[in-house]
Amino acid sequence: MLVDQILLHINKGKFAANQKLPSEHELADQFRVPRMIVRKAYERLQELGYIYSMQGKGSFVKDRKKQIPLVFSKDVSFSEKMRELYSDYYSENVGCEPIPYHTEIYPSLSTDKDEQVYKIRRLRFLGKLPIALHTSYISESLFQDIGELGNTITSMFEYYRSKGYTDVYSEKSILSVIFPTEFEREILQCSSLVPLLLLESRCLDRETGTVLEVSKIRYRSDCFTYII
Amino acid sequence: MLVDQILLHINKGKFAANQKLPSEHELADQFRVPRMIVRKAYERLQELGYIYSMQGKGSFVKDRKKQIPLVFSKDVSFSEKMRELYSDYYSENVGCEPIPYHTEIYPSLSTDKDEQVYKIRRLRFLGKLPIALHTSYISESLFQDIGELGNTITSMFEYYRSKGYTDVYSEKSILSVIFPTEFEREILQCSSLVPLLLLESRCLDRETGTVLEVSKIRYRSDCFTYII
DNA sequence: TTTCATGAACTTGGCAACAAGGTAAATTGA
DNA sequence: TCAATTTACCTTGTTGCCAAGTTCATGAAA
Repeated sequence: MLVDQILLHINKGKFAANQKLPSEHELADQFRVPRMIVRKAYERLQELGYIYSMQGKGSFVKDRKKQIPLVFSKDVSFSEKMRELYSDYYSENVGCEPIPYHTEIYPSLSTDKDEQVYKIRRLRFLGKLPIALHTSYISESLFQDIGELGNTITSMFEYYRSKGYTDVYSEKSILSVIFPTEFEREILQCSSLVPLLLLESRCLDRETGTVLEVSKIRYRSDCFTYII
Repeated sequence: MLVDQILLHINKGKFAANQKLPSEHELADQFRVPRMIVRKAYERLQELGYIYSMQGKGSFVKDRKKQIPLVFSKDVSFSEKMRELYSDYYSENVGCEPIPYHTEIYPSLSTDKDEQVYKIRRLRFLGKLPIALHTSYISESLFQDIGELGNTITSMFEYYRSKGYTDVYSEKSILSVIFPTEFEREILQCSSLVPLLLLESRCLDRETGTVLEVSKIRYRSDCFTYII
């Protein structure tokens, strides 16, 4: 497979960032294959985020951000942990809106069909790089002011503390791998073949056992390793 | 994006398994796009493992195995856990061979440069479906008979027990997402765009703290969710 | 000397025509 | 009537050509 071979070269560090790759014709002659094969390989590498091509100019290697270790933890807020470790970590609220009835989320929150559940999304950054999209589903019946305040929250952990829930924890998480939708590609600034780690869990108050939120976090898998 | 739209249809269950999809021409006319666009979309779906195409016949949807939950655990052997949960789980030894010096593995095992480290690979099955490739690196200095026995081991856990290490545990694991190499594609019977979960850790004897093995497990991400 | 226009030689991007494989109905021959 | 063969038409796969964008050298004009 041509893609594998080119990747090998790139990963070996044989190409510097933004260095021009051989033209499609050149590489085709070199490997004795039709240009279409090289073309497909280059297209694939583009979608994987390794190179970029410009009509008339050529194809160039992207500077590959190296994989930074992140720590998955159970008891501590993701934000708190990250702020400890990385000084340039910050969150940005990217919207709060009511959602229609959902057959899994509503029961998880012990919410009736006629009550309202809100979806609050925060984008997590490390420097200028968006690393994760955090979506929290919480019920209006438990948090009356969420409709108004939802747009301002960047840390649910702090919000819960302000409501008197001082000891919250996360349930067992379900991990799966998905590819980004168009919205996720745009907001996470990644190409279509960058897999996302989807971590689903619920957040509970330890004292009462109340389910505070259903949480879905989508992590970019290309610039991080995760310690579990 | 055309791929997203077609996937939406497939995931909605609008297409039965092995049902024929519209021909490239047909879909091109329908969406008012050149055939090449449809072609690319179909090719992508093939590589993602959703459909298959046959020259002269058409394109058909693959039957999508649903995602089965697996449990990541620290203290118990993966094999033991799986055998408890699934009756049709089994392992197959796919080779044992000495490796050349490696700058990360050797120090991890506290092994000198002139000693030999073996790579033992087992393939994990659920029914006929290969779900994971487990690679263990262990040092000959600690296990003298590994060169002869290596080809027969399907559970390292049992092997360690036979050597007197009854209480072994796994260190903190590092999780990352990779795409399969040609070898991995073949052995795991998956297409090139099926991401693999790579779980790296070390296995230690609790009593003495001896590092028994460096372990790398590659899980197919397309037919499983993982509980952590 | 400087500046701008021109065009040749490269690049990637896109498309149409062709090749090759499969199916089924129509045709042929016994 | 039945089986073998041909034919027409569908499918996906491949190839080669041309369009479009960029660069750079050349040379004429200011």
